[in-house]
Amino acid sequence: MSGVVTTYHQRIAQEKRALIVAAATALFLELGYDRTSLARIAERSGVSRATLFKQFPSKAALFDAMVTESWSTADEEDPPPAGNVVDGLSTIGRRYAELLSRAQMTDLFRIVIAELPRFPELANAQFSHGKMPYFESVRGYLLAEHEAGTVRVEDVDLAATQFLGMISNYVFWPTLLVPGWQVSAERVAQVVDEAVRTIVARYAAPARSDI
Amino acid sequence: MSGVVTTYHQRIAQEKRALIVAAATALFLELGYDRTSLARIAERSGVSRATLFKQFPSKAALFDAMVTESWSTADEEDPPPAGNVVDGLSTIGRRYAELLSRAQMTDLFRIVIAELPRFPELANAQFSHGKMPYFESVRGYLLAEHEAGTVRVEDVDLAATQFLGMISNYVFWPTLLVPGWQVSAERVAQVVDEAVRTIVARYAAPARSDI
DNA sequence: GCAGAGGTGAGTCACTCGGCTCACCATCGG
DNA sequence: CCGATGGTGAGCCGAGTGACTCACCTCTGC
Repeated sequence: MSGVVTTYHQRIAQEKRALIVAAATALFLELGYDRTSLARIAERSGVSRATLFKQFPSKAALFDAMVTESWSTADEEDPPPAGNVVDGLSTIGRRYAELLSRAQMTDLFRIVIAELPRFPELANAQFSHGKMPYFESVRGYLLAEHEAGTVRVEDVDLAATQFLGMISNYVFWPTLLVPGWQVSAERVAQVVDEAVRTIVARYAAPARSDI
Repeated sequence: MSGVVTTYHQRIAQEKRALIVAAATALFLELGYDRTSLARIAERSGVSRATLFKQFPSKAALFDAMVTESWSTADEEDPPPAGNVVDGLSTIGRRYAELLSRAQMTDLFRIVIAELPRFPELANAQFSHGKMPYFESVRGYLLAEHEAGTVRVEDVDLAATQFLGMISNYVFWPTLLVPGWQVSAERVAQVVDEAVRTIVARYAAPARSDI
């Protein structure tokens, strides 16, 4: 992946490959797997069909490359900042909401969900690049604070899922179901803040065994 | 829709129609829209292709009928029981989790999400038969209790979304992403109970404006 | 200046699809 | 008994599809 020997014929090949993947991404996300033909991909990328077959052995391989490289654009985040629980959760929550709000991510989720029966291994990628990093961040925060005695969280996994669920259920589902749906940045921030308040209120509150 | 004049030739037509829809449902949910051909539907339902075209003008019409009739099986619930907030929310939450856990519903959600760009009107059906009834139930409970002074919920819509999100994020996403995923009934009940506790802890707790 | 890597355009192949039509058959109701 | 309603089987059509091949062109790098 680094700046290897460059071999100036391979350079062109990589450029062509990038063009193919870009065109395939746009077409797959717009039309879905079946309705996207290799001919259209070749046409849109300005590459001959023969080149396409030399670069990718099959349509499935091209689809897989498209998903993989799309995910890689979502992994540019640096680790969450240290600080108190409220600030930490707010930061993670806002990033999570921002990820789920991107139109490109929504379309990617849609096609991955649609094609999961045919590409079951994509579920792992969906988890590892989507929910998992945020889940682990939330989990880490809650666990640390629990051990510090600030909060009392018996089921950390459940609490983290609750937190992310309160956000995704508001931000993600409408964008996934209604094409072109937009949630204002202010509303997103408000939703995240309320989610943080709810989690804190639950697990920082004195134990109420009578409920 | 009632037991009309029966016309004993139409009876056979309706039986054939039911066979067609049943076969189409199985094939659409298993293979998706594009990979399901009308020929296979006719074959599986034991009906000739000509009959299929007489009953349904197009593949899209058949798909629409399939989705509509699949949703109708989800609307057999009676109104939620009266009682205190905790019991009410628990009942609604359990029903919601049960709905989201059904394998058939998961497959239906999957294909609806996948085909939404082509059938945008399905989003309305998704809402009105899926989340909406439960959302309204939760909303009604919280609103009534708010007006009664038991709890203090400024944004009832948000609170209802939070509650359902805590459940669906645990129950629904894994079943949607991982084929064959199962969550035990005990765990589901536990998740619902914890969601109720969290909501109650947040909105029944004394106002903490300092957070 | 030439070998070879890589891209190109055109074309072939076997196949499937949704849509449609037609002549013919089975059964019920008057 | 006979007409009408509805189902049947077969076949055709135009359009795409993924996969694959081959002769040819265009550059780079030695």
